[in-house]
Amino acid sequence: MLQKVDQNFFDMREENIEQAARALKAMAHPLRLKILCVIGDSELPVMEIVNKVGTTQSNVSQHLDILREKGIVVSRREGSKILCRVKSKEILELMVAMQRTFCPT
Amino acid sequence: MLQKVDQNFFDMREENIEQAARALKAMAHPLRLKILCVIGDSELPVMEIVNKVGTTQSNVSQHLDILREKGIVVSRREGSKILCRVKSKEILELMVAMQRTFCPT
DNA sequence: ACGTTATATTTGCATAAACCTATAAATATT
DNA sequence: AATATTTATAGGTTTATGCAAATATAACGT
Repeated sequence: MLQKVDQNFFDMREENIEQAARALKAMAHPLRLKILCVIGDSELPVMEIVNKVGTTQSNVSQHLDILREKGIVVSRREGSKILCRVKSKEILELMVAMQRTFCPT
Repeated sequence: MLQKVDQNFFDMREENIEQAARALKAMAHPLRLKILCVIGDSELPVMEIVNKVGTTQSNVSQHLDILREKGIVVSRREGSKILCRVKSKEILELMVAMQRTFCPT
C-alpha cells in the first residue's frame, strides 16, 4: 500500500475550524473590519473609534461587543473611558495577511 | 506642528474594506471553511468534496456557489464533473495565515 | 432513448444579524 | 447634587443566512 501523502496542507481539526469560522465571522463585516483597521496596533477609546469610522455610538458599541465576545478585541476601563485594542499579535498578523490579500499594491 | 505619524498600518480604503469583508464573509462559515481546507491547493470534483465534508450534495452545492460568487473559488467542467479550486494564491496564503492564527502549534 | 451519475436551482421556513431609537449606567465636573 | 460625558443595553423592525426537500439540468453509459 502506498504511503499516505495526504498533502492536506490545511488539516485544521473540526474544533479549530469552528473557532476560526467564529472569529472570521466577527471580522467579516465592513464596519467591524474598519474598526479593527482603525484600532490597528494601538489602543483607542470607544468615542475615538466612533469618530473615525463615522456611525453612531450605539452601532459601534454593538459591534465592539461582538468583536469582544468572539475574542478579537479586548478592552479595559481607564477612568470614564473604555480603551480597546486588538487582542493578540496573531490577529494583527492575520490582518496584515488580509491587507496583502485584498489591497492591490 | 508635529510630523503626522498616523501609524495606521491598516489604511485600507473603503472599497478594499468592503471587498475584504465580502470575501471574508464567504469564508467565515464552518462548512465553507472546511470545504476550502479540503480543496486546499488541489482541484476537486464536487462529489469528492461532499464525501469529505460529510453533508448533503445540495448543501455543498449551495455553499460552493457562495464561494464562487464571492470570488474565493473557481470551477470548470471536465466531462460530467465540475472541478473546484481555490481561486488565487493570495487566498491560499490567507488560508495559511488563518491556520497560523487559529491552529495552536 | 433510457437510466444513471453529477451538479445546480427553487421554495419554504426558521433563525440570526444589522440597525435605529430610546434609555440606562458609570464616571467626571462643577 | 446636578449636569455632562462616555459607554452599554433593550426593544422593535427589516433583511440576510442556513438548510432541507424536492425538482431541474447536464453529461455518460448502454
